[in-house]
Amino acid sequence: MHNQITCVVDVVLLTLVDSKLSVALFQRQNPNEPAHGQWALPGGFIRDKIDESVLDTAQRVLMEKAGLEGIYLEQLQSFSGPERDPDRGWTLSVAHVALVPLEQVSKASRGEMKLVSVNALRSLPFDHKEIINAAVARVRTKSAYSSLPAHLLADEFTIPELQVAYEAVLGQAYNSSSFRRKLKDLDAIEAVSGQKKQVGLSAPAQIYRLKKPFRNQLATRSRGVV
Amino acid sequence: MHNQITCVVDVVLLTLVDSKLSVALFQRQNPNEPAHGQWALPGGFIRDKIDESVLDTAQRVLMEKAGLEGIYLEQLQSFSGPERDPDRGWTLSVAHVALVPLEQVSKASRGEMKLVSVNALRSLPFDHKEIINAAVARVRTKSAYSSLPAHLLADEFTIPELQVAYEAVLGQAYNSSSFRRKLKDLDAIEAVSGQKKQVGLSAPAQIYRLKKPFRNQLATRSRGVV
DNA sequence: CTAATAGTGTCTATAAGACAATATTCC
DNA sequence: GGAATATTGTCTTATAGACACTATTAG
Repeated sequence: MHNQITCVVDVVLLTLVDSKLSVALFQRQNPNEPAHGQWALPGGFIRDKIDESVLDTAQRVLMEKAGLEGIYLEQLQSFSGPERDPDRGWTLSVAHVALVPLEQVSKASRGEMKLVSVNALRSLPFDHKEIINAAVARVRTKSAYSSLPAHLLADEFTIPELQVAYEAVLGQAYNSSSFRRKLKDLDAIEAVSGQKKQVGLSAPAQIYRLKKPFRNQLATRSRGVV
Repeated sequence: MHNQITCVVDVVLLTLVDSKLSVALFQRQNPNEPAHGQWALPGGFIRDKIDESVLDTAQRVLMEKAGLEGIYLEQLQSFSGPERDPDRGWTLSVAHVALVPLEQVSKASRGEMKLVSVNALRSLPFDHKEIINAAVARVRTKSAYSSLPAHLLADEFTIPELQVAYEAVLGQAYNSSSFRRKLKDLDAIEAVSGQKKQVGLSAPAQIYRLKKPFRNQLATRSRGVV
């Protein structure tokens, strides 16, 4: 071939743990692979025989490593160069970012996974820390103008829960009155009629879900959701 | 190796022609390559011996095909799959987008290049039309909140010229008073003292340039520049 | 002077944020 | 009733857009 390039896909799988944006790290199992035993992003080779695209590869990785499917997933960015994986030479990783509600991770998770707050990351093998930082930056930017944080919650959620998700991603508190106004403008969620949910000692909150068009595609607003 | 994947980089080179956002297409020269003779995006194989990253490859492509260097360039997105290049099997193209002032293209351009308005694109080989659409969408989104369109102009420009660039990219007219106010907030340009420029029968306009930090990095505003 | 566009100032409409007021639940 | 939080409403401030006004040049 024209070049000797190792093509992989890495996935930054994000979820909320105690209202903190956290990333899933997996302990590398294969003794023949670099960084064996260390905690790193889940990833895998692009397999030209079975993958139709890098998105396919990312979906396969999510299924194989975390038992997850049908969750929010988008391509992030490629990371490349001769030095990023010292054992494999010139590598190209097409990084992806996925969002998942914690309940789904908990059900699927096997022993070798852990969730770490993105603000508490120690050093990681390869350039995985840089990849995570890029993923978090992307999610922050996109969340400010879209329905993205809803994908950190279960299919049905209340508005206060959604606001917590926005605040966790964006790292600051917002005005609840303004938040509701803008959510209404965004027109991305609908009430599940009659369904309410109560936590603790308070009035029960109306349950909402994403409107159908926005379950696979983000709703966006030019002026910011928060 | 683990897979048979052809890795290339394609570049969407954008400029303004008569205030219309236009893309540079090159006639494919090599008779042994697919789509020979057709107009397509400039691209090239990643060369693991000489490129330090895909950004390097993109810079090399810009230099080799268009004689350009030192212009605004960022990674866009990867396009991949077994079908996108029928002759080469599973290919992965890491698309990049570059902005350049028309004067620079004109100086560098060789015979086999043409500039086509992104609104007047005929069919193109491979998935190049899809790549261009993604590039234009990215540039639109980013322009609304940053100093990006300044990179479509020469180093020194007037505010009315800059407004034209924003309007060309975003496809709509804006209020000049509001535009100036927000430009001031963005705090990305500085007057070149004493320098004025006059076009036609009118008052001469003050000449500005990007402040140093924003020549290599975009200035951003959370609330939109236009 | 007029034509033409640069650049500024001001008024109005819209959007955001602060915060008070009300509603609903369990105890 | 009281605690706690959901939800709505209102007032104030900030921002955006419309538009008029002034400034500067060539002829």
